[in-house]
Amino acid sequence: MDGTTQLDGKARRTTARRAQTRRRLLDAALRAFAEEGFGRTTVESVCARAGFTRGAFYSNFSSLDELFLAMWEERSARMLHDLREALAQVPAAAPEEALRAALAAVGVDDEWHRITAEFTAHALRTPGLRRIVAAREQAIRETLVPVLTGALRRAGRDVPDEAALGSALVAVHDGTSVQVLLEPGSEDALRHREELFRHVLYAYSRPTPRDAGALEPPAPEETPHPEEPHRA
Amino acid sequence: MDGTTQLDGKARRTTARRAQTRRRLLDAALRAFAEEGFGRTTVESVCARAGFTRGAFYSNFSSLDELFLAMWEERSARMLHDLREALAQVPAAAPEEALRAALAAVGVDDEWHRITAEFTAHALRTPGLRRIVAAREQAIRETLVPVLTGALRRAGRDVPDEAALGSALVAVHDGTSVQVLLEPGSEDALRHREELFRHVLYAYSRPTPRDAGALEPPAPEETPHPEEPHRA
DNA sequence: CGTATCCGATACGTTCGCGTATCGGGAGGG
DNA sequence: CCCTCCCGATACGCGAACGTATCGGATACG
Repeated sequence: MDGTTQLDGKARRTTARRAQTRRRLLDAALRAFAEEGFGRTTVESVCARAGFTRGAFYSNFSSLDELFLAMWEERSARMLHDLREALAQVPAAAPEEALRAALAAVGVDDEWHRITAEFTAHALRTPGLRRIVAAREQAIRETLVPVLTGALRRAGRDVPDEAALGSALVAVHDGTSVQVLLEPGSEDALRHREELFRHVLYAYSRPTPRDAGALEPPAPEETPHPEEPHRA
Repeated sequence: MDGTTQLDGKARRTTARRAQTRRRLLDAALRAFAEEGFGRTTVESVCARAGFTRGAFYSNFSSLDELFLAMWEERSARMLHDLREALAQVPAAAPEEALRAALAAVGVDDEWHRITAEFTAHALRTPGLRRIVAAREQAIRETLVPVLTGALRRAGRDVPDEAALGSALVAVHDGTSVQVLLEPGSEDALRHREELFRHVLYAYSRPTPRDAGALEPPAPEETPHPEEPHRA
């Protein structure tokens, strides 16, 4: 928000290295939590990674939880931002392409997955945190859905229940990420993930009904997918 | 496996209370890990819950990891067993019914979900554990799939890629469980979960092709679902 | 260039949990 | 009924991490 020296005339004085220190601590926290786990990470470990002693830490944060939350919100917001950007650059594409862009933006990041998985589990125990995580999930759904429904509509498909599609996509992302990471290098897991996404996309949409019966009225229902590239 | 006093004539002597002690420690471990998290659970906490001191613990296990793993494998095996039983009692049912039975057997258990989620994240850091978790997931898939494909076939639907269906179901279970737990009491989350399962079931199966064109050859493809009970 | 202030390093005492070594009560066998 | 051996409790020392209080070098400003 600030970053420079003075704010407007009555604020803090020196804020130059302080910002750098914060930054290094935030970055170190990501690595520490990813490598050591949410529950086993210590203040000392984070400081060591950042090249500080605990003095620096307690001067900037009051607890590990606070540092973690700051780091998580930052990374999470960055991810959401990247997602928006990636989707913005898919102007009039097929849904497949929009989906592929979204997946590329989100990715299946090992470190980040471990962190969020453990944090989510922790949040389930802590009402305040639970609400924060739930809100973030909702934001992700609300970013994703309009773009995909747009792409689907342009491809001639309606989405009757957008909320359902959103939940489904997030659930599928979470669930398949674990599988991909559990079997590193597995071609199958990745293919199954992609296949499931495609299925969901089509299962939660249907051919746009032409208002007063125009084109292709004889075809009664549903040609499942453009192609079915998986070998039987 | 034994539970009584002697094994065959050359084994340990007293094994009566020892077994009880083990049991109480295993049960206490479940509660402790669920409430305090995987990384923050201490030996003392488990012992206190079980009504012992650390002496009992170190007499039965050599590390907390060992106790955790024993507990996890037991509960996990029990879950798998319940699943098999529940599915065995769905003799010639519709796939919907088999699915419902499976979901009821597995359920969305808060405690258990937190434990497995954190443990899985931990296992991703530890090759040995990673393989154990992956194997367990595979066992679950292999239990689930044949029953469901059987039910689907009896309902006149083929499953072209059973492995894909298995992964999809497990992924959907994991992914939607988090959502259901993140929004406690949310009718929507539960409904979305069920809906997604149904979609997956049908997306990964197709009407059995009558060998030499028998019934309903005119219908070109796919009547999506029997009913679509969700309100728009 | 001086000086006031900031901020991270250092030093300190404390608490928590660990793992081991030893003890004593009670369960089983003769 | 004794007596042996098991097994969980107790006692002990240790190391890790914590949070605070204080110090000294760096930094911004006049």
